[in-house]
Amino acid sequence: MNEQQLDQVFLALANSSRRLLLDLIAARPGCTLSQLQAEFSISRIGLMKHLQVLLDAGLVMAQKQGRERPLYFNPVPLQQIHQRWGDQYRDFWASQLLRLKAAVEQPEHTTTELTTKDLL
Amino acid sequence: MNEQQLDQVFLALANSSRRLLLDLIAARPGCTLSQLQAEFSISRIGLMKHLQVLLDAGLVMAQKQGRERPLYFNPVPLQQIHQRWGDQYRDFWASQLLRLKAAVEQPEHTTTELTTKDLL
DNA sequence: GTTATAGGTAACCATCTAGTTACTTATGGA
DNA sequence: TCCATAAGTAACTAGATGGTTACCTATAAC
Repeated sequence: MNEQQLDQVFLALANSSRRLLLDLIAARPGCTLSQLQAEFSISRIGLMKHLQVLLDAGLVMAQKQGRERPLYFNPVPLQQIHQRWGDQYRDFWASQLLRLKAAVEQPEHTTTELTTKDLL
Repeated sequence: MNEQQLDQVFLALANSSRRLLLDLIAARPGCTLSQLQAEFSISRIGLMKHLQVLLDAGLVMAQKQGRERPLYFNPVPLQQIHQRWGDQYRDFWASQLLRLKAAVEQPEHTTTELTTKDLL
């Protein structure tokens, strides 16, 4: 997965309507946009644009059948990101307070207000 | 983590300059923006705006010390997303070809051009 | 064949993004 | 003190995003 594809996938996920849409499609494979419309408060065209973003990112697959277009969730991009991020930041996640420790142990730490809350 | 915070984190990751910046900060805890400037081809102000997005998303922590501002990677938001997404889509990832199977086995599958490549 | 319905285009709008240059502030060091 | 340097502000730009309404196309159903 190249950088531009990563951009597209993360951008697609950076909107709560699109995340909901993706969740619904994952939960109901083969559903159509009209069937999901009731779950949203935005217009059909607005929803269709969100769907297009998910399609462009490869997170949803569609095949036109007659006048309907059933939708399918594609887990592969999320899985790839999950694995890559997991590998890249495994060391950090092994001890998530490591960074806080490093920050607080700076010589001038007494002048800052960095607390555990700031990291959550 | 609420929906708006998710928006912020995903949006922050949806740009290759910001991902590079985050990786560099993670690799060099306590570094400053000026030190990282050489790695980028954009202006200092452009870079500073990207940093602000990472700060807003809680992915980077900063504490001003004198005229410098050392930067620290905060793994918590990524970890939370990693875990949540992992839980939510575990079933899909257990057999990632399940959706392709469902799509291809539709009655009208002969009229479509859905291949494994489309899912990658 | 008419009509209801699922989907798709076009055009528009306000706001946000990603970048720039120019200028200002604050601090560490000679 | 004076100067170099790290950081921050202000103002501007082109283009993307997120939304709308109005209209068009295709197909299923009666």
